[in-house]
Amino acid sequence: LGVGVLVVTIKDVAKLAGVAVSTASNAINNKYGVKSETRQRVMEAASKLNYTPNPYAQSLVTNSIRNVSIIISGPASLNFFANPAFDELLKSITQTLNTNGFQAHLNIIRKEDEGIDIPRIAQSRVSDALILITTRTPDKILEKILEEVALPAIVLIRSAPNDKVLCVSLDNVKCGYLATKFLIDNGHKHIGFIGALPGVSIAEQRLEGYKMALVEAGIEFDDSLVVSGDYYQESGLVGVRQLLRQSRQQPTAIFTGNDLMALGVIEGLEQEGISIPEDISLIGSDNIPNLHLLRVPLTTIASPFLEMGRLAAKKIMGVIDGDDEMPKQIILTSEIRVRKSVKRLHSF
Amino acid sequence: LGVGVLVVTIKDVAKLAGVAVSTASNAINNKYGVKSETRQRVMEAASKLNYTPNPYAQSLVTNSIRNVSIIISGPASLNFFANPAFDELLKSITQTLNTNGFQAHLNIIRKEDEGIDIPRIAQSRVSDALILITTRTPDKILEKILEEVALPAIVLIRSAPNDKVLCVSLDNVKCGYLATKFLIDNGHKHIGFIGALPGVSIAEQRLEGYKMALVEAGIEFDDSLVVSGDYYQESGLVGVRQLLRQSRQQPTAIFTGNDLMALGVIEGLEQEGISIPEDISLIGSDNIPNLHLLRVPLTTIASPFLEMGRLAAKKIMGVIDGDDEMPKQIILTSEIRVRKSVKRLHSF
DNA sequence: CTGAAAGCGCTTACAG
DNA sequence: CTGAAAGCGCTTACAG
Repeated sequence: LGVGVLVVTIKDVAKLAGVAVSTASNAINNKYGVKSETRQRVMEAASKLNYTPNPYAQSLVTNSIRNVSIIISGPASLNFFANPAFDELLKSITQTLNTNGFQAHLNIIRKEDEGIDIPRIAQSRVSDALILITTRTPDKILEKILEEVALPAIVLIRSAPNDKVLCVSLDNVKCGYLATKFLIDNGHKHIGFIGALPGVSIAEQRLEGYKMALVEAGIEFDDSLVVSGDYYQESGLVGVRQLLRQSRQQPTAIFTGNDLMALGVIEGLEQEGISIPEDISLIGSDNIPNLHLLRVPLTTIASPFLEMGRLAAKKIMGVIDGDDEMPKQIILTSEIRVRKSVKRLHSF
Repeated sequence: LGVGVLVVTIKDVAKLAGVAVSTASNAINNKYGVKSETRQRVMEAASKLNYTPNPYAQSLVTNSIRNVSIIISGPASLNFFANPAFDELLKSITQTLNTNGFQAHLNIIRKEDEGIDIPRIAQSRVSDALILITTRTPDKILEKILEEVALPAIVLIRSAPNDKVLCVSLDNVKCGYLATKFLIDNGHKHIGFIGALPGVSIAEQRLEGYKMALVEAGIEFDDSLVVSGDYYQESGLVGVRQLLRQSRQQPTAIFTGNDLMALGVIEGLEQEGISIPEDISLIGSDNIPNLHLLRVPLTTIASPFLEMGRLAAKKIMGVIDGDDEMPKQIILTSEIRVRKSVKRLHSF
């Protein structure tokens, strides 16, 4: 496009500076062996003509485009597709990349299309690397998909399916442990868990942390207190009803695998006429924005998503530029953020 | 990158199919004048080799890359940079683009850098068009910036600074009118407005709607009830304090220019020990997600951001492909969403 | 209907 | 230190 707009090329710069195209290129790219006087003449010409190199022409010869594809996978319906934690990630990845002269391609795909779309995006060579936000995809499936991609890939908020894949994640076991321990420390013994999702690392790890805290406190694990959840808001609403129905003994507290599901639980319990935290306590994980303004200010496990995005961008830029010195797999730590959704039980 | 990975080019396809490169190209691109038997042979070779054309090589000759730069401008600090309404926009733009074979570049820039960054991005020729989410930039400034860009540009949730610029926006005057009218209909006469921002179309239009409703109801405009706000959450918190301090007569209701500032107001009034809606009613605009779960379920003006993103993407794809038939400026309508933050006054 | 050639805007050896 | 040439992967006239 840009009909009728003359585009300034390196030829124009070379002509104005009175040098060959190759010399202009060497000058602009700060290569060795250009007389400083010549370089200056070229730079002046370039700035006079307002020259910007065509990155795609460059990519053709350098075989690198300094572009990263961020791929977020979610459900088919856009309405259910809003984890504010991902937004923080997206912001900090993009800003870090842009600040360092990299571009970010954003791809929003449907979970069911991952097997087709991720290899396709990788193969299309629009970018030098992939950043994947595919938290809800089982390890096995993700591993298989990534076997087909020849580009460096980094996964976020989840463990890498194997040690070839880079990751920046959280200590998700600790997230589950901290949340559950906080409930136990407040006197709770019957604790529901919403968010079981077999094969999905974030879910398995958070559940593992839940069990770990139980064991440590000598509380017997009761599988009737565990229900599945897909980490979208709706499944919190559905899950809490199921939990109330299926549990052999009604829970006094619930830990949801993430805050989004906790929002669903708040809605669900309200519909059932059950008060938080008077009747049932609730704790989430992620610390998405504005939890303090909810009807029930939600106690949660806070994780550093902005930092995660920054590190992921740094890591991938290092890999692309070949000067990466960061560890392959980076794990960030989380901490509890106490608000008002957990009641202290005095019955012990 | 992709060290050591052999990349399949059109040459390989041509060789395997036993035709010339130009014929392979014509076959793949479905050009006229290729025998169907030849075409089939080429297609088979391409799929056998898993061939994907290099879009950047294509762009060099077609002078189009089927890529759109989405530019979001915000404050320097990422922490204050989270309007959920923008997220909906981003999701629907990107998904619509991707579904139609277009790529989306995401650029997150600082408001202060708009004058440098927007022309730079446009000039870098990484994309065929620009989608701008720069709601807080004054018309005059945006107009000046866009004079320097040779690419088609579309602005969202704001009026176009002149008729060369495309836009998909809301009837922001109506947003202000509907919100204020709803308060008036509920018996309020002293209504505060938070979010005055001279020169910024969204703010001016919403304020205009506010005044229009006042005039219609025969209520005199009181400038001590209007305070500025930059449409970020923090300015709601600061603004409501200022409103309480400066107003000649304490308002019984407040209309904030957007929901984000309303969140700040909820926080601010709570700190002052003032209850919503018992002491002061509150109404926002945008209908960001989960307002029904707030301490005070917020009544607001709902606007179709998903639809806006979809239309913006459609429009810009049409412009790029040269088959655009949509109007230059598209205005979507909003409607009230009643929750519980407005009290009916019976004193009239 | 098919193929050889030119060219998009760059960079990278290489000759001088 | 500088310039002419080749080539990255593609498409587009154009000749046959």
